[in-house]
Formats: sequence, structure tokens, C-alpha cells
Amino acid sequence: MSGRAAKPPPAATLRRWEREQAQLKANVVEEDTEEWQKDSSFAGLERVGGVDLSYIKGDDTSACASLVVLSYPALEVLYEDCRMVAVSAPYVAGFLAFREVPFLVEAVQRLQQEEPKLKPQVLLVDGNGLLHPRGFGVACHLGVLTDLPCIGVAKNLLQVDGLVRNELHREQIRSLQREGDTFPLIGTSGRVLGMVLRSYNNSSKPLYISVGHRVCLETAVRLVKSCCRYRIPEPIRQADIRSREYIRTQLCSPLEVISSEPESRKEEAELDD
DNA sequence: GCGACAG
DNA sequence: ATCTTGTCGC
Repeated sequence: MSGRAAKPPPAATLRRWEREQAQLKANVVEEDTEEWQKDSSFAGLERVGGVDLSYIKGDDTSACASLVVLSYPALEVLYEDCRMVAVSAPYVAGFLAFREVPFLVEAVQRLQQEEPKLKPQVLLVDGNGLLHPRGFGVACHLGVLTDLPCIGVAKNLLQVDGLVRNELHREQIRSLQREGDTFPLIGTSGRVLGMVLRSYNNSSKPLYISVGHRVCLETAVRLVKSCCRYRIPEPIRQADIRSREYIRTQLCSPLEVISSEPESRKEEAELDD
């Protein structure tokens, strides 16, 4: 139930991965394809999914992959799937999908088979979509493989196409005064790669939203906004909470789990700044 | 050589 | 991603 450290991937593997990204990228749709996406209040949208992987401290190969489905607009959990997985690929910036996506695809397929009526109409993904060195981040990757609308939600800026988190960038972030405020990320190429969003009044740290698949950037930002109770949009936040909790109960003996219950402390805190 | 590097 | 409690503030 444990594993060793992750080895750096050979250059040949990286080249193979790059080719695969280039091939799959041809299938990405950067526009709205669903009726509910065009509605000002997302009428017709009933289920939003969130995915995440949580890892064990010293173990690079054991993780918990989770997929949750929330009702919309109430944001109540309708479905939860947490499962320990054996991660084989190491983390390499720009190739996150090759580490995490296989387990997420499995989770989606499992849901499709066991609870087809709960299949999400859109997926919020930890990480980037088009905001990526080769324009094909994990949100695009998962979107193409599952043919589901996907939105990339990153907690940190991936410096790409001339984008840098310098003083100017920090100043732009400071200019986001209230939740809902945004500014676009425009690369040297002139393309709009994503949007920086202040998602929560109590946190000055923004989110980096980008198109994954079958959704346009404006719709993506609008939907993420409408899913935020705290800084992290609820579907991803629930997937994150549940996957780490799953790991915690896997790691500790039953007695320890009971005695270290987090009950009174965190739960509903998430106040940054 | 130096810095950058989603999760 | 993960290591980590209390604490200051609304």
C-alpha cells in the first residue's frame, strides 16, 4: 500500500507526451455547445461535477481520486466517488494530465455506468485548460477524453506565452477589489488565454480560469462565479475535502481517526488574506 | 549559469 | 500536492 519516489521521466517520454497532447488538442472545442450555457441564469443546468486528487505525504504513488457531483444552483452533493489509486507518472509541470487524468476518466466512466442520471453537465477541473505551454492543460485533456464540457480552475499562475507574475501582475490582482472582479490574461501572441477572478471577498488570492472543452471563457468565468461559496468553487472544494478525508481515514487506525476528528476547528473556515 | 515549474 | 495551531479580525 505504499510506493517509492517518482523518477524523472526520460526525454523520450516527454516527447511522446507532447505528441499526444498535440493530437488530442485538435479535438478541443473552445465554444459553448450546450443550451444552458447561453442562458443568463444557466436554466437547464442541474449538475456540476468537480474532480481532484489528494496525495499522501511521503508517498508519490498513492493518491485518492475523487469525483463529486453537485446540484445546481443549490450546490448540494448528489454523488461522491473516492478511491485509492496507484499513480505511476511523476508530476511534471506542463504534463499534469498524464499523472492524474487516467483516474478521472475512470471515475467518469464508473459514474456513467452506475448512475447515468447523475452524469454532470460540466466538470470543474483543478489546473489549467488553454492556459498551458502547449495550449492543452489537464482541463482540455479530460474534456476531450470524456467529451464533457470542462473548465480549468488553477490556484496559481502558470507563466506561459509571456505571462509573468511580476509587480505589474500583482498590481492587477490588487485592483480586484470585490468578488466577481476579473481581468484577462493576454499572452504575447495577443490571445486571451484565461481570466483572473477574485472569487471571494475574504481572499485577495485569485483564481486562474481557462477554457477546457466545449465552453467559452466568458461562460466558464460566469459559471465558476456562481459556484463559489468560498475561494475555491464548491465542486472542486468538495472533491478536495472528501479525497483528503478519505486518505486520512485510510492512513490512521480506526481509533486514531475518531480521536483526531476535525469537527470543531476548520470545516467552514477557508478565510485567506 | 539562472530562474521557472498547474497539481 | 504535502509539512501544520493558534490566532487575529469581522
